Amino acid sequence: MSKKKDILDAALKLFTENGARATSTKSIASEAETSEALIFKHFGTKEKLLEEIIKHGYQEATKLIGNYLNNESGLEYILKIVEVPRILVDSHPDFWKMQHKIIALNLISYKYDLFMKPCYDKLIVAFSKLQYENPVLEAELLLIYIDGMWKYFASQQLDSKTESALTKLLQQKYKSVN
Amino acid sequence: MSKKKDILDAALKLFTENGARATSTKSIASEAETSEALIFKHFGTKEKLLEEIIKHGYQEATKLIGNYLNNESGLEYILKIVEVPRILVDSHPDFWKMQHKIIALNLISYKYDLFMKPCYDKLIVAFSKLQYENPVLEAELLLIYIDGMWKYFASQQLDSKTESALTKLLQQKYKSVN
DNA sequence: GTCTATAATTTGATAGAC
DNA sequence: GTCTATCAAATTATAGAC
Repeated sequence: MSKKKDILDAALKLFTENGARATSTKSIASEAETSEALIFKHFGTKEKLLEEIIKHGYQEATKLIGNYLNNESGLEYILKIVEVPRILVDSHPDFWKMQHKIIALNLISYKYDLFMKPCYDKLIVAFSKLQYENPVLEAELLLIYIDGMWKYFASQQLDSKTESALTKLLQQKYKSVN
Repeated sequence: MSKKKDILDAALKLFTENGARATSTKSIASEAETSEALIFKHFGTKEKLLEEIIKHGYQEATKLIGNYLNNESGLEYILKIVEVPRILVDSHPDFWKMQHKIIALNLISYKYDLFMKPCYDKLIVAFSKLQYENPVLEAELLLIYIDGMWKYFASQQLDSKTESALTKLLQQKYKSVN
């Protein structure tokens, strides 16, 4: 059971550094100090190993964000969702760095969209409540921003103060209008 | 000379579909209806083939955007830069779709940053001129947005009306403040 | 659960002819 | 400029022993 964890850790590290496609099972075995065969005994294929890492990452993220966003609505919901990029990336930097590197390649069916869908729906309600002229478009725009934000945080490894300042600046833009 | 162009077109198409790493020179040769050897005679390595496609893409983009943004400043500059994602993606959709897929992997030294650097500097001046409280942070935030926007346009292939509406909505947010 | 050895394919790249 | 033939290395994956 310890070796299985070693493999998962090694794979995440190497996938993050070079992307999944460019990472060989041989290099994973070497990093995990185990044999290549064990990777396949435990996970079947390299693809399924990646899948397990991603599945686990989104499970953690769902727990974290579900608790955080529950029971908010209106402006409070909008302000809180702007903090999501910072919360996600800070809670599991390696995973989100890896996601940033490979998400566009669609290696695994796009879990991110599924993860964000409930936010989209709740944002539309929130913007409606606040009497924005075009709530659907506002929700779409804010999600584009959220997307850009976590990718920026994941890839740039900013210090905590800059992350915080950017988050607050965006929140400000939704506080002052309407 | 015709075959060289065929190879470039085939490579762009396949890199866009599956990413550069997952595209074999064999498949490129097949798509271009030529021999694998010719790819290496013309470009040396697969890496250099990709490099040439990217170099060319950014040359085109620089021409396009340079002309478009020249001689603007202040609010006008900000409003115009918000339109950049739409202009870029519409002018060369395949290239930007490919960039979206592979940019995070850093296969080629990150040309995008270089391409955007002058915009960052001019945005800081623009926000200063408009008396924004924190021009540097505003510029950073807007560039994060621009980044998210072209990636969204490139990957989603929205209809022109939605692209336009999202662009206008963001412009509105900079028109009304201050 | 873990390892060694090895199979089967694929890959990027080259040699040499036309 | 273009092709056929070929190579050496790498890659995913399996068999079988402990």
